[in-house]
Amino acid sequence: MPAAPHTRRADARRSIASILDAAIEELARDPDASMGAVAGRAGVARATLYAHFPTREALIAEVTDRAIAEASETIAAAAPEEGEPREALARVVAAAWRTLGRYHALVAINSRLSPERLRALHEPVVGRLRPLVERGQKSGAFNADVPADWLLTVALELVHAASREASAGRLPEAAAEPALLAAVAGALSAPATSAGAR
Amino acid sequence: MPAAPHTRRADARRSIASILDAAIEELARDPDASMGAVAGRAGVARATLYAHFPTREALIAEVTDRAIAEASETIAAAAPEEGEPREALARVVAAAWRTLGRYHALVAINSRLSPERLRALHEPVVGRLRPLVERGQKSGAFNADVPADWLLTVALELVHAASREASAGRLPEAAAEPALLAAVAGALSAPATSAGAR
DNA sequence: TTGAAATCAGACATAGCTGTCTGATTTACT
DNA sequence: AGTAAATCAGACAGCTATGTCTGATTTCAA
Repeated sequence: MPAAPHTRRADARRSIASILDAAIEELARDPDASMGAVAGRAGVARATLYAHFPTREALIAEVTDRAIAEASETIAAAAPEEGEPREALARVVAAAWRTLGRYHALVAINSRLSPERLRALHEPVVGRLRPLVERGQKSGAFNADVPADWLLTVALELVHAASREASAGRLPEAAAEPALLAAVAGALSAPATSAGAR
Repeated sequence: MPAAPHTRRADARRSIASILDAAIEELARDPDASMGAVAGRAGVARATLYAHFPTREALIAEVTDRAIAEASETIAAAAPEEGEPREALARVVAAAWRTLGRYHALVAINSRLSPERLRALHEPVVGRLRPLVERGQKSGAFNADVPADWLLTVALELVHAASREASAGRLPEAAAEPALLAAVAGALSAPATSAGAR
């Protein structure tokens, strides 16, 4: 055991960065893309890829972890704990949705994972939003008749959907954000209809 | 050309039915399940599977087509053109959701397809709902500030999300339907906030 | 400048899946 | 009861991807 120097040389760090970028792009095109394809796009030999990521699973795990971490930081930076719930939600979703766009391919990849692992993966993101949702449910701003986790899932899923639609060109970039915000706000809001009907 | 007798023997029809059922179950467990795995679960030799479905793609296409057709029929049977838009939407989504329950597996499989192909696949379903959505937008019941297709995407995505949550055990079956209906109703509804703010 | 780290190109074994084909056997229809 | 359809078990070739290893070569860092 050489006690782990933990200091990579400059070219190694460059390779790793290229590989991670390439993995995101290539896996976005085809969730089943091979290691060779990723290496090719990264402009790196396949052997080099294996030198840094011992297995395909390890590579995907690393990519996923980075995406989740980035999303989590973006959300935290939007201060979900401040202000009126509806307004805070709009702020947070608006901040997160563009950042998440690059990574929506990972959703397809991770759909192969066990539900438990998937849940654990999303926890850093969901965890930051749960207090906001629960706060909104207590204040009457959000629907308190359903589990908080369901509302979180809905918000997450709508962000993914907007990202897909926008990147597919079916929803103009300019129109996407307001459309998303309206959908999220409505989907989470307390059911006004039942109050009026009764 | 033997002019296609089109009359399978009883055991053949039985095999086909077993295979389709097994495909749904097995692909639910692992979207990349092999033909051998499907045949095994169906209690059928792999050769028999290939006798009926010449290729893996053909099998998946057949399974998917049946699910879509069933959902489409269910929706049509719920008469989306009748009644007040909000109420019609609730009726239709509730009907579609129950049918989709059996096929939550396919949601995971098809999440890997290209957005274009996915859209084309869903067209039979979306086509039946579009008139309802547009009707609701004109009557002021639904959000007219966004494209009708966006609202359709939102509705579809929420049904899929509910299906995933339910099959993952995070959303109890009994709670799923009301939660889904509330989310869809809210997401499509005209933004009450903006009307009051303006 | 010099040695260690990192890269490359490519060979290699392993494994799995697909799709085809066989020949023997069972099952359904008339 | 007899014929054709359908089944089975299993072998087969072809392909592709993974992960390992080599030995030569380049690149960084002190």
